[in-house]
Amino acid sequence: MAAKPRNTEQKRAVCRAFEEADGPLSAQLVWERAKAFAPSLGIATVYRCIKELIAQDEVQLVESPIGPMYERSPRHHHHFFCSSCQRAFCIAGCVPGWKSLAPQGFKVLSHELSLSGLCADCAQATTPEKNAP
Amino acid sequence: MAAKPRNTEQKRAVCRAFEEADGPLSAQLVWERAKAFAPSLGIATVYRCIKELIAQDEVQLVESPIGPMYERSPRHHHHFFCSSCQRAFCIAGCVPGWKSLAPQGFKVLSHELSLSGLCADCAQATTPEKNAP
DNA sequence: GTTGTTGCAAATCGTTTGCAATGAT
DNA sequence: ATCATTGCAAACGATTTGCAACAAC
Repeated sequence: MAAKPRNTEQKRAVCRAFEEADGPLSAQLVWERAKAFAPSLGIATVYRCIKELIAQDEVQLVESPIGPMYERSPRHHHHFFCSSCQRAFCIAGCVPGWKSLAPQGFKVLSHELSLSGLCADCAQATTPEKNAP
Repeated sequence: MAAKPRNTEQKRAVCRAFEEADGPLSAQLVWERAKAFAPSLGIATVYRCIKELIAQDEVQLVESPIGPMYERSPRHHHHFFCSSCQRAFCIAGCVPGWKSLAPQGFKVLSHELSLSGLCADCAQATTPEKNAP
């Protein structure tokens, strides 16, 4: 139980993938990006590292319509999922009043707000009327 | 593409499972409950029915820390997930101001707020100090 | 009779695990 | 030398799909 974690190239690669990410990543994406720093990296190791990072609260699971994603634990914030390009974005700010929504007797420990729709790129691409002649 | 859907016992069973549910159900739960109305029902058929119901906007996917769940499309509301008993609850009400959180140029089409913590039952069970002698 | 639907089993997807080899300490 | 960690491949659970039998129309 009292394991002594070691500092390996693979762990560093996975951490670096998270550090350089600008938003949540799927396990596959973490793998792809981390392989740049540790070419032999296996997908199983990615999952193992993610699990370890979550246990250490370094990384958090993000549920999304796209599937499970992970990101470095940051100050509190929420996400926007683009239903067109399937990318995830972090958004600043929070909504007030969420704590009072739970029924009597419920103990609210955390909350997650996710917005879905079209990101700026996709919104522009699918609504070009303004630029059309 | 112009398929003519048929009214079968299995579809009715799945619909009924949703109608009688008081909150989101996992595919497994839908199966268990629908089998009461159509004993021979197979899990594959459950998934096919759910997919069809979603396509018709009769049912919605609910992402949750517990896993994917489904529920009859109702008036807008949100959810509470109990991290102890792994049940999902619907909560009334909504938070104001979510639409303005998205960055410039983003088109917000929907939002989902989920609260996590302990439901009334579990909160009471894990905090019995008040009743302890 | 036509054709959408079913249950089954096989296939697939994402994730986890057993294990012998490897590498950090 | 010790023992955490690795990559691989097998195992796993959830979901999907091919297909022949079936049932709604």
